[in-house]
Amino acid sequence: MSATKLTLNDVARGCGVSRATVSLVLRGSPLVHAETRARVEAEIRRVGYIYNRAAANLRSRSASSVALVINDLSNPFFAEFAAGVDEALAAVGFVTLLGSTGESVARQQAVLASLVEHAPAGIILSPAEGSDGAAVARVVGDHMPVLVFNRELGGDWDYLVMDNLVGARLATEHLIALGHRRIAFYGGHRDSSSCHQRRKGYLEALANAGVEAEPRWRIETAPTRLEAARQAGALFASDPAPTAAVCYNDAVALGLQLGLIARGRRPGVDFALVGFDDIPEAALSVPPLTTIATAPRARGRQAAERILERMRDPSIANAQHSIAVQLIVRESSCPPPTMHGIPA
Amino acid sequence: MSATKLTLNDVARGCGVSRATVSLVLRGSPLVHAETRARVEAEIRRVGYIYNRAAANLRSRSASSVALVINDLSNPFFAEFAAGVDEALAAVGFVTLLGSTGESVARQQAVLASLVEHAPAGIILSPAEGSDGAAVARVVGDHMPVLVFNRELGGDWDYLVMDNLVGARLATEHLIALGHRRIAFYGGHRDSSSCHQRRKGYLEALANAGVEAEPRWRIETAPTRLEAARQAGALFASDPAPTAAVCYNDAVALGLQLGLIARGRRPGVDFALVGFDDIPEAALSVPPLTTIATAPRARGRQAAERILERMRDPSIANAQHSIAVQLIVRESSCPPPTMHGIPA
DNA sequence: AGGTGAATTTGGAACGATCCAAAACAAAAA
DNA sequence: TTTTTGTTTTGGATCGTTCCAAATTCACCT
Repeated sequence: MSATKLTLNDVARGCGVSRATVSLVLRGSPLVHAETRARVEAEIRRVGYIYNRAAANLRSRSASSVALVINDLSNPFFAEFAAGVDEALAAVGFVTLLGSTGESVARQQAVLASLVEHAPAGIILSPAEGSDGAAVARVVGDHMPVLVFNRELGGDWDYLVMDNLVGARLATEHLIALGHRRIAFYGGHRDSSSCHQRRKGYLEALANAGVEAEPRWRIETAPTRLEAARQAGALFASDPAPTAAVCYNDAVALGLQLGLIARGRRPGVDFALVGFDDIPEAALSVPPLTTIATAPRARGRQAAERILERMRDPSIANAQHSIAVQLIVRESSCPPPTMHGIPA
Repeated sequence: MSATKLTLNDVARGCGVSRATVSLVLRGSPLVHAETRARVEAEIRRVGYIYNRAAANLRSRSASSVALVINDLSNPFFAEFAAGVDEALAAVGFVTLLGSTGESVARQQAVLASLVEHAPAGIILSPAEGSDGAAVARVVGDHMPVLVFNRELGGDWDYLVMDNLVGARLATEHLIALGHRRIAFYGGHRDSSSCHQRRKGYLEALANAGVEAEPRWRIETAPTRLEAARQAGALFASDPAPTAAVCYNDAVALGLQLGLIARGRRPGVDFALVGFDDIPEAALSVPPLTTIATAPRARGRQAAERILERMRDPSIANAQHSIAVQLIVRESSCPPPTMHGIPA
């Protein structure tokens, strides 16, 4: 491993031009003579010179990175989102500064403080559960645009959030259209804002259809497959039991499928369910899961585009961008058992 | 959004000390008087000064970031790995520069070239399939330590790779111990190095046990759930058919489970299978999957530790670090059907 | 040959921090 | 009081680049 790094000066000396000329060549300026350019470029390749973008950014007061702070990278939804962000940023020559917080608010503060010191051009933040908007504002200052993804954060921010309410309403309306009347809302924590919104959409659809909402059919679980599988019995604790469930997300829905099977019920035959997110496994489960698609990779690209736009024009006002959602009908959403044999 | 950024000079002027003193305070030097330190720290908080680490790194010729290049972030195995890397780096104040290549060699070159310009202290690379070691060496130069994860890359590198051979041997020996004699190797591409090594371990275990290896039972598929499900029939094309399969990885094993079910066979009852990786779903499938665990998050931390170690002492020679693997026995690996009813 | 305008190249200052040798100050010793 | 010693503070140079105004070279016309 060689210790000394080559600089512009070394290249300049090596081919008998000035530092400034080499700099112009590197930036593709039309000012330099074609022949000089060729000579310089040859020398750059010959000595294996590596551009120091940090020094350039310091002088030109520009930035070439964007910070991306993710609450849970091990969740495929956010991993896909991150891949989308990086894809779109790389395409325009920006580098992604990654920070993952593992849903810890304390680590989120530390991660943001550390990233901000690298002077990124902007920040894309998918907040940890329970984040304090004021604390975030304090640590990031007001020098760069921030885009908040997926969760509400107290205060005035630029948002990119899913249309949770409409998504859950679509899911519920789909089950109602199939003939279900006893529909549960399964999984998620009541205090999470996305869960709150989804429940609201669910209740709205029920109310619109004049279907009664039974509080006992709103069942809380941790938003994980394992917990969802364990709690499945709670659906059948009361009589009459629901015939269908709108699930907080796909992880919960897949867990519930397992829980149903373990209790001798066949999802997609005896019991209908709908997920949320359309994670890759949703299409592959048995039965394939009806769900609400949000295309996380495309959302990542969208987030990157938005932050780039705000970098170009910092005067753009904060706004609330809703992510359109789409119902994907697969086999997990069957008609209610009572309808079997009844001609359509 | 305020335009002007505060510098050391502003802070210094604001509390009547010199630039150098503020710098010492920021770095926690014991040289400054406690009272001065307090005054400076108060001023820093008061004006909301943000440290410019790029400028500091330029002068002190140090780096505070590590580049992480991932071939496929949407694969939970690599996402977990990335989370582990970031976790360990953040713990010592380093920032992760993320680059994802989507298994494209061309994008990998571009991503590496871009990241290298940000002068990271080191690079952790999980190469795209078909990467050319010489091309990678050309673009990263020889100024910083590089750690190659998971795949062989032509040339002399510092490696952190799974013990694929031993893992597959353990899996195969487990099936042999259960009484299986007709054992397939299912999934993966022959030309991928990890698949090659796993096949080798499988063959080794068979040879050691004096069990014949049947070439027709080595079945290639794309390493995805969907493809693995589609090709399941190939296992039963010849007579006698195998009673068990060592699968290339968990995705393939889970796909094969679905394929078996679709053909009326019950995985874990009529047919035994073993996966590789221990992805989160492995424990939750029906039946739960016997597999080889590699703990990707811990491997991420390990990779970060290794690169930090080489940053501290650049004279450390390249080495090949094998990741220990562990057999996790669950219900997908049953005894062969012919053994049913035979007392143990 | 001399003059003109355009094309090309250049040296020094600057970006925001650190390094370092030297200065300023304080306390103790002569 | 002066010297000595130790503690704090400081100004200028510097890291590798870009900016800018000025210098140089070139091509073309009188």
